[in-house]
Amino acid sequence: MRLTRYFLPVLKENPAEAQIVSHRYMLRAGMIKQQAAGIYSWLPMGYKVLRRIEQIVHEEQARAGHISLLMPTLQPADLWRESGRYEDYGQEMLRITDRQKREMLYGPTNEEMITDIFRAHVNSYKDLPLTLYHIQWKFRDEMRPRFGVMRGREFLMKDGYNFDLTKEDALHAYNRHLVSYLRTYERMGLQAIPMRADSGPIGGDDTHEFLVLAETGESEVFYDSAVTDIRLGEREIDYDNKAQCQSVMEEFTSLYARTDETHDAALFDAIPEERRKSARGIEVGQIFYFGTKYSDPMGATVVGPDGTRTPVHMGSHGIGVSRLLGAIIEASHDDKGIIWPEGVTPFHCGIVNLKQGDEATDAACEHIYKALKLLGLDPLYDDRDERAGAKFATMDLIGLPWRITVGPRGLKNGVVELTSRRTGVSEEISAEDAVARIAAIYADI
RNA sequence: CGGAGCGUAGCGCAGCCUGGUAGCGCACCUGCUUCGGGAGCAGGGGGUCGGAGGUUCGAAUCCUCUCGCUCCGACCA
Repeated sequence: MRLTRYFLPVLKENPAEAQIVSHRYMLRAGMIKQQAAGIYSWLPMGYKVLRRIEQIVHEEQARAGHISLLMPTLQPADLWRESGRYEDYGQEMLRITDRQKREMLYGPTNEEMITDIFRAHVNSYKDLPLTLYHIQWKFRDEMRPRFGVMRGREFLMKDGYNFDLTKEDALHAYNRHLVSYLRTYERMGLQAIPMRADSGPIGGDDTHEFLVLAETGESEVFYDSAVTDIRLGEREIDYDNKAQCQSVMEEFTSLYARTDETHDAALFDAIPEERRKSARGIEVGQIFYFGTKYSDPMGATVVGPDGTRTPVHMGSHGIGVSRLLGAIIEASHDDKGIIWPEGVTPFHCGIVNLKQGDEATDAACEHIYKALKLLGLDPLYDDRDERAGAKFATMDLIGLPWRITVGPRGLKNGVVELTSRRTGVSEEISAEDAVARIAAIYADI
């Protein structure tokens, strides 16, 4: 993309309403525009990152064998009366009446609807196990939306639901989700620690929240510092292998790591003092096993091998997709702007033309731009007639992980500059080498 | 929902106390000079001061109501 033809309304000054760094940078980098309290438009670059995060979620769900579908944002109230949550959910649920005076609601989650779909079409244990998920906008009428997309009222969430014959199978689904979520977050350059949590209005017995450590996090967390040394990394996972998923789950959850809701001071104090940490965290996902809480009242049953009909065991699993943008920025920025991890960056690299209009630099930039495009990469070429300082400041703000700087001085010696946004380290290499390096960096991401 | 604030040009703000018909910086447009870390000079465009009502000869300014937004708290992916 050429910057002169793109829509990237960057702000030089900090908007007054933004209190935390991710909110400030998302506004300043022209990623979002607030339309009402807790409701945002996604401008092109913000939308690009949002879609990239969605794509990673989809890829990892597919890898775990989960099936994608799409349910509507608006739901009939009657479905929620069946589970009893229409009354329980309270003011946080946005209730709407249509022209026929039918009661509707903007879905805050989809347990009821997915259960309705399941019971309509699945009757036999032979169709299990089944995990269905979607990525859809949710609405929760928070009393106090804040921190930009971190606590919006409208937000994009991946929510998945597993249906299993037995508790044992459902717990495997739980473990499978835990492992697939770990991989999902790692691909986004995040360390999200599973922590034992409270179930809240979803209900259920087993639940873990995934927390990204950040000073601006809304949750207080307590953990054994050894958990931050564990990585899933590149290890091969067979998501159908119960024992393997179980062992990864145990590896990641046996050390102490809890939110303030479930914090146990006695257990915490048993950790060696130098490993005892308390910090703040951003919740970016949660997984639940809740048995037959919905299947029982809503009649989601299957006929088992013995011929009897039994309610299925369920769980639900969520990733805060839109919130992740905020979380990633909170975890990866400096005083000049965002630093995107390669996995989610809106453009693979930036090209800065230091002397727009100069025949040699223009030609060199065009050459690099086209070479990267031919390799299937997506560069952002700053072809504005701006001074170097302004171009650097924009690139730093929007946080592309790599920058190729092209100026007459370097070109005389046959080199351009390749700079890492994260380390600030620059190398002077030929244009061909710079293109090759960018291609190599993204080859396995 | 309790407490506290704020709505004046796209963004950041001053003016309000003490009424006299709107200003600064950035951004934007034109020209010239600049050009390796958010340039300089000159000129220019843009605002029914959130909305409604009231007081007054006269309201951004005072009064009443209302809408919106932000912050602290309780609640939450």
